[in-house]
Amino acid sequence: MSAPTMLEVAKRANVALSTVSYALNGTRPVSEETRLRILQAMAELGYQPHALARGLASKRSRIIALLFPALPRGFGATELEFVTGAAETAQRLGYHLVLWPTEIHAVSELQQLVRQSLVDGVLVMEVRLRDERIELLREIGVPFSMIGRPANASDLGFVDIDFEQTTRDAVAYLVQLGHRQIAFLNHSEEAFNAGYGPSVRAAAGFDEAARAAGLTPISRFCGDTVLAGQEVFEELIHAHPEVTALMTMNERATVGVMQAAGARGWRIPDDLSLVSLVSSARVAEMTLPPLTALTPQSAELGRLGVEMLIEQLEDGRHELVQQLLPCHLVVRGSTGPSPDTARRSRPTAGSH
Amino acid sequence: MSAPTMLEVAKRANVALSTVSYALNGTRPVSEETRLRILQAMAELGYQPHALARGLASKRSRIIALLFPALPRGFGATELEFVTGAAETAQRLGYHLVLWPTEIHAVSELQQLVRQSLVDGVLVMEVRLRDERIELLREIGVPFSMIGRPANASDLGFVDIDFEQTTRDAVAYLVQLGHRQIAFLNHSEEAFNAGYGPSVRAAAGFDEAARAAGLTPISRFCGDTVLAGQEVFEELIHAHPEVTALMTMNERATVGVMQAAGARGWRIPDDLSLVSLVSSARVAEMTLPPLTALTPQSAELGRLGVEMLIEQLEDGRHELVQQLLPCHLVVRGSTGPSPDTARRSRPTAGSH
DNA sequence: GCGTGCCGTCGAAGCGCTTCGACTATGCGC
DNA sequence: GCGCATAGTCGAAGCGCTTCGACGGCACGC
Repeated sequence: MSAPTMLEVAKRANVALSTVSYALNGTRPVSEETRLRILQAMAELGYQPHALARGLASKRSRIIALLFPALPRGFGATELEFVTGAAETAQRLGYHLVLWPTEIHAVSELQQLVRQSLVDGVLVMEVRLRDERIELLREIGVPFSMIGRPANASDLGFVDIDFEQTTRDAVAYLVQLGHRQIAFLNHSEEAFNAGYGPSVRAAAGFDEAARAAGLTPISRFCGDTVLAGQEVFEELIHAHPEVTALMTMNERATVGVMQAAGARGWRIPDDLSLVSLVSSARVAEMTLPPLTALTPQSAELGRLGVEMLIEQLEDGRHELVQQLLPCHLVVRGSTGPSPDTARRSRPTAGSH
Repeated sequence: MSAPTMLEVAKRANVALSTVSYALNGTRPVSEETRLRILQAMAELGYQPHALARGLASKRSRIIALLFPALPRGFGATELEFVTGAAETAQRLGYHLVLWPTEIHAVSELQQLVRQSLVDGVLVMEVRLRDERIELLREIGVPFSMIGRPANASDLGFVDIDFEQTTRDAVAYLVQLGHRQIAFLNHSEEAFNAGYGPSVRAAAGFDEAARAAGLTPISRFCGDTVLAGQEVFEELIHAHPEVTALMTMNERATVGVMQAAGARGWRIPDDLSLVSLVSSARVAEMTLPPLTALTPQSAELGRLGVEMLIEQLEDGRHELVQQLLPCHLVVRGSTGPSPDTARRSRPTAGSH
């Protein structure tokens, strides 16, 4: 009643055990005739190769690990889609994907996991600009690829969201709507200082894009809470009342901004345009008005990360792939033409 | 330079290979003295047991699979938390968790995966009332546990959200606020007819709870889109203008309801109270006003599911665990005392 | 006509571990 | 003082597969 082994298949097909293996893997030539006989025997027995035995003998487990830090700033729909994209791709390519949730600094734990030689390679997500995990992985010499990238990734393979391009796109879109005073609400200062890639790169991208458009970049850090969004918005508008458009990276803070704007009697998008950067459709559609957003191709990132890793595993020596994926602009209700800011102080003088 | 094996540890500690194994697993008694010697040798060599070899020899891989259908009605924060909860628990108990994304009907694929004897057990999520996967798993005889449960789960172990209790809690809360006309917005009719557990059980729970409170249950199916939410709300209010409170199971539809109510000039919670069932804090805080919600203990469900499965694996024969977890009521801004519905038609006669 | 090479196949040696049977040394009861 | 259980250890036999070396046969060249 227990699972059939390769030996049973071999007997049934009247060949040697090794011939079955060759037929299965194509490692050595097998005549068409015996190959068919073997295949039939397999089908009749419902044979499936034993993954562990195969892995032990071949020193290739066909298992890869997805390494993700325990709730960095709260996992969202973006990350989830990414995980499922990775899992589906792994499965499609005949691999298994195991989940390794680890604290970003618990490097010794990671080391233990790797040394169990359960996995052929590791896919790291939420990579920091300085990331101990990356350093450890290269030291150990285990193949890996990344979603995101550390500061010095010149000799590493990765895929990442193109934050520079994303901010550039957002600025261009707003400029095209006539906005000249555009502000950027980044993640928290702590995240930025900790070298959180999206925060650092988007900030750089925004400054550059704004300057290139002849605008003065205005930006603020902001914690990922509704309250922080309200407070920072108030401070920002006090300091820069001329601002007509806001780009945010931080979904809860975005809600805070909308509330604070509403409390002032400002309407969105009539009095203020809002673009949510790197945020999933799922979230962008929850607000009123729904948010114009730049949505990352999360599943695609997961897919590419896995493909890159597996390619590296199969080809032995890998060519370096470094790929940046832009976000897609989806226009919803939170953006509109630049308002006449002078009129904004009279809340009820609207255009209804 | 390659990983040290048990044989090297044995040599260094001057014992037989098997003694090292006994010391490591506690399978047979080993004197304290040699045990320490072996432990030291392991530490010096940085030894980690080879997971595949161990699995092959012991016929226990210490790997479990998480089986989830490819985006049933769109994965959300709830499901993600669940996955991470499961992964963390598995790791804590010394297991690996592999992700098996499968179409719900690709049962043969599932069979292939199981037959590879890579995993000791399977954790199934998003279980339908009639679920082929469950039938297949019991047929194959692989140990498994479930999040959610099929119609006939009398002899199976599971954990699930207590939808009956959740609806009961929501009704009780609204009744306590003085509401007497409470409506329930379910998932779509298709989901209900397909035997989607949450939909079916919540519907039953709502009817029962409403009747028990002496109310007439009013309910509607509603697709998971903003538009559907608007339309169904309009129809509902037309048919039952006396309704003062609405319980929803469907986050996008909830947004639609809020918009439609706003368009009528109704304010939330002054003119209408809204309770979002089984929805995560992450989402409930995105709207304006934020939603009073019954939030599932997702991470807890994941944890319990894994623990249940592993217990079953280690104890050999398992005692049946069937556990229902209630949702937590979190009161936010979308609920308030029952309004005087007669006044509701005069939109601007508010109480500001 | 005999080497040369390749195709197709076989048997056997592991991969790194668990586990079984066997063996010695010790402690205990009576 | 003898039998008998038990602690502590060893060696060897696998777990189900991959892979290596070997070997028979057949086609080819010259």
